[in-house]
Amino acid sequence: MTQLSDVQAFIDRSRKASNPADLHDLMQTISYEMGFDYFALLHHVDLRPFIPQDGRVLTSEFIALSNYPQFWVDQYVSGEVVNFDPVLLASQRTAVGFGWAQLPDLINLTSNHIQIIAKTREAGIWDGFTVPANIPGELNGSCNFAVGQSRSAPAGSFAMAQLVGSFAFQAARTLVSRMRGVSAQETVRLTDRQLECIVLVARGKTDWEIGKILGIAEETVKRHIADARARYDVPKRMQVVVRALYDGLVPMSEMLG
Amino acid sequence: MTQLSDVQAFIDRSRKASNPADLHDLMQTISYEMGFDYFALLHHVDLRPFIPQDGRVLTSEFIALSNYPQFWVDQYVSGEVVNFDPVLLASQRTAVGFGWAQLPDLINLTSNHIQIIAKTREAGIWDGFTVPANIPGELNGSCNFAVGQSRSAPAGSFAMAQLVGSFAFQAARTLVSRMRGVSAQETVRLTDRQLECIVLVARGKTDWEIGKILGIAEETVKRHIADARARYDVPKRMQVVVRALYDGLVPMSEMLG
DNA sequence: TAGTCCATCCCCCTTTTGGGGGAATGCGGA
DNA sequence: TCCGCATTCCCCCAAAAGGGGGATGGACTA
Repeated sequence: MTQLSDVQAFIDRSRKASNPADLHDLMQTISYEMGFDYFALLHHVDLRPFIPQDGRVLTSEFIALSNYPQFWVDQYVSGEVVNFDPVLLASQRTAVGFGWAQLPDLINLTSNHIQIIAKTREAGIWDGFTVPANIPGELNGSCNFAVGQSRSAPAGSFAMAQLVGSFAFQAARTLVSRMRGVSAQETVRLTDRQLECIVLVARGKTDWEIGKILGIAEETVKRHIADARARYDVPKRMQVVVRALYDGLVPMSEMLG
Repeated sequence: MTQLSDVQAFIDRSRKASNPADLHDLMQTISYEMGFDYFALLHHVDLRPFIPQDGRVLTSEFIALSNYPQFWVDQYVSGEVVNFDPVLLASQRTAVGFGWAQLPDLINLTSNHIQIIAKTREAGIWDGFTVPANIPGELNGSCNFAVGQSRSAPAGSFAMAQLVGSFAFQAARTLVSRMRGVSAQETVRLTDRQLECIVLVARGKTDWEIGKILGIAEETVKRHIADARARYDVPKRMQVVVRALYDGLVPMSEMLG
């Protein structure tokens, strides 16, 4: 069993990776060390317009890295498997990594899913361990480790793979955001009253109802919402709600009321 | 430095935890072993209606466990700090754990945030490491480890804390779903066309514009949105957007278009 | 003290939504 | 084959939201 110090070394090196090729090499090396044959670190997006070469795609929006066999990558991408892959779907149902044998516990396997699993095995990818990387407001992603024909994924390495996968994805996110240049995030501020109104708007209340709830006139509610729209410089209250959610000005749980 | 095998032992024991008290004790023990004084494992929800006792709340919806000082828990809950805590907000911006010193890299600290940090320190909670637990369609959560007055969080334990936090949260989710009996995950499904319309609605388009974009009649757009409202059994399109976001049917990045 | 921001209220008018109804097509599963 | 479902289009009408305008009082600050 590998030690935590080895993982720490990986984490430190992954943080220093300055381009996809570095991260690709790091991932390949550590995958072997953990007893896996393949890895695939990707955002769950349709890659058809991008055609991965050497198993690497990096845009200012998302990343995809893998050392899967090229013919499988081609099939996977051209067949839009990413949209139906049961492994990726399951990765959106948990916050912690899972061995592929656990798939039936996480999702209902449809016949389509079973077909995809069969095709994956035909391609020589037999079993694996997947670490989800879900961040509210960002594309879902995952870091997948896999083994070849007729092998079982090395359960003893799952804890380490969990760590490696999480930090690898973080390193990938850093690369992506670097592509995008500096993160110029100037958060718009809303007043308390504006936020109260926006929350109630998100809950589907009308301005008249909001006025009753807050004990003010409907016109005042309209005014608060208009001011909030002005701050975000958007024409629709809908956009204010989405932006306020994204900016974390209001927790999603509030919106569901 | 602790070994991966120790973590594995924690993981195995956490999986067997059958009630909140067991998990609470496990967390307390492992926190000390990693060099932390406190832990707090919680879904990010307003706890006011629940009044944590002995640092534990477990409902069929969410969980909150901590060994923070009782007076701070009281303040935290009654003051709705959970909705504005910068640590919890930051945990929604990353998929990997972070030391609290990194907060400014993850979010823009507002004056309100700084006040909350000051109050937290007054309560004797000085520094920490937080592991996010974000799952599309579920309440956001996190597992927080903290140290007392004037101490720094033990950076050498961060990797281990990352692992422990992830699996601890997973164990908590298992407890919660056991409370609920069978996991009745009745996620509403929307058709492709409905989702396309909802995304454009979230971007502030009118039905007429959506019709032009999708190449269909405005009336058809209205129909799709009406059908989506019917599936969620809500009267306003606003609620459909929020629910679709919450359920992870659409990534927020799509909504910001 | 003057200026700025917040919160409150009121008017006008146009555009957009919500909530009914009905109806045709095509596709895949029972 | 028939049923269900997704998709498309059409009508009507009341309610709600968008986009202007202006006005008052209070609090905080330069």
